[in-house]
Amino acid sequence: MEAKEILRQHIARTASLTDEQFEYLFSHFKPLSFKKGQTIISEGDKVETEYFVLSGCLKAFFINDEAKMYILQFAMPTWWTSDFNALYNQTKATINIDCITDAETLCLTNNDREKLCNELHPVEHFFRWRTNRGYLASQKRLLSLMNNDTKKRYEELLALYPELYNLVPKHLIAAYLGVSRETLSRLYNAH
Amino acid sequence: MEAKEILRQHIARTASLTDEQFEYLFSHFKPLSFKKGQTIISEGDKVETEYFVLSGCLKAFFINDEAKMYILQFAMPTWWTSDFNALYNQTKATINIDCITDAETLCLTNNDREKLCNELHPVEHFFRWRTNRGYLASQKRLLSLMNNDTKKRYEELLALYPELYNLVPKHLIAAYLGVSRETLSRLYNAH
DNA sequence: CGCGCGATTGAGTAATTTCAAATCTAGTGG
DNA sequence: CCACTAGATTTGAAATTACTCAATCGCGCG
Repeated sequence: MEAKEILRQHIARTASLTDEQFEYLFSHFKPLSFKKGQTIISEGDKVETEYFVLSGCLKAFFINDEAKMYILQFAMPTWWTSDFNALYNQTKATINIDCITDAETLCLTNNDREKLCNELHPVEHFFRWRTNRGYLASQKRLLSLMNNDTKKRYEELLALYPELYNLVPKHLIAAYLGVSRETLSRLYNAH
Repeated sequence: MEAKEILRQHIARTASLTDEQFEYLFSHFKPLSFKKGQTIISEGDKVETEYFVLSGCLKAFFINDEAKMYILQFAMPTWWTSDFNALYNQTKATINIDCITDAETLCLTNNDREKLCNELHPVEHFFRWRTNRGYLASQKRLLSLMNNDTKKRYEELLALYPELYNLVPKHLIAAYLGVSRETLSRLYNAH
């Protein structure tokens, strides 16, 4: 399916735009393709844009002082990603985003999003719902991280994204769950 | 300060409403006061409303099978709280909300919020930003939970809400940080 | 074939939990 | 004013869990 059509259907789920409105909206998006392993945002960068994933898989991650990686999000098709904190607050990036596989995206600048939200009420409605979904998902993950043991979180993740299992290396799954790769390995090999 | 004025200033920080628009918006809010210890939402309840805190302190928490409590949010003045997952998805509450101190709130139903967002573009803008703030805070906490040790998270929490220190019992702080009260006690008594 | 990356396994260590008991504190009634 | 009580906090000790570090295994690719 064509990029434009994917975005159209994605937005249509929460907001009704006329053909003309959608064309106008779409004209602000810029297609960007990336190769496996390519970096999209690095810590310290100025962040101007957010990315809507059309195909492939990105990861948004944080590297701490001891060079340990924590994955905040696997960005799969129809998900949005960026360093939203840096984007909205106009500060330098504190997280990194790169490509687990080849990927196609549509990107939108912070200024254009705000402009479009201001000009078109249905667009603002869409972005409210998008953010809301992210918020609810984040709250759910927070609760899961505190309440569930690693095994349960592992099953939860695979239930949410079955395709991850043979798409990403296990040590990235561990970095998402917040445990060492050894612990994860022992978990699903014990029975 | 009067309830109406608190809400007005809170909203004015991100959206410009005319006096008339604000009066219309405000007419949908209902003042509700609670006593210390009173329950606002219980697991299993039907959730129809969200709450804007004017004074006092609420807690939103989850109780697991082993009767362990995890605190998702301390709701302080000018914060919003509810079981947002249940509210937006029209499902039964999975978390509880009650009062740590006497508290005054303004409450708004899910239907009214959606109606107001639909009728008034600036109101939708406001709620997009409110949700966005919540999302960014949630992401930050997630990262902190994975990356920082308990001591650092404790300091972070007190930096964010200095008033919590002598407002809420320590075991609630522990339930927010995701550690046992014993561990927290040992932490800040060691030197 | 051999390199390199990812995954697994083992052993010892560090941190946190649980359970139990002791201590402290604020508020209540006599 | 004092004794009493409930809730909150602290402390001790054993058990659990995950971590780190190191070594090994497995497999795809040049």
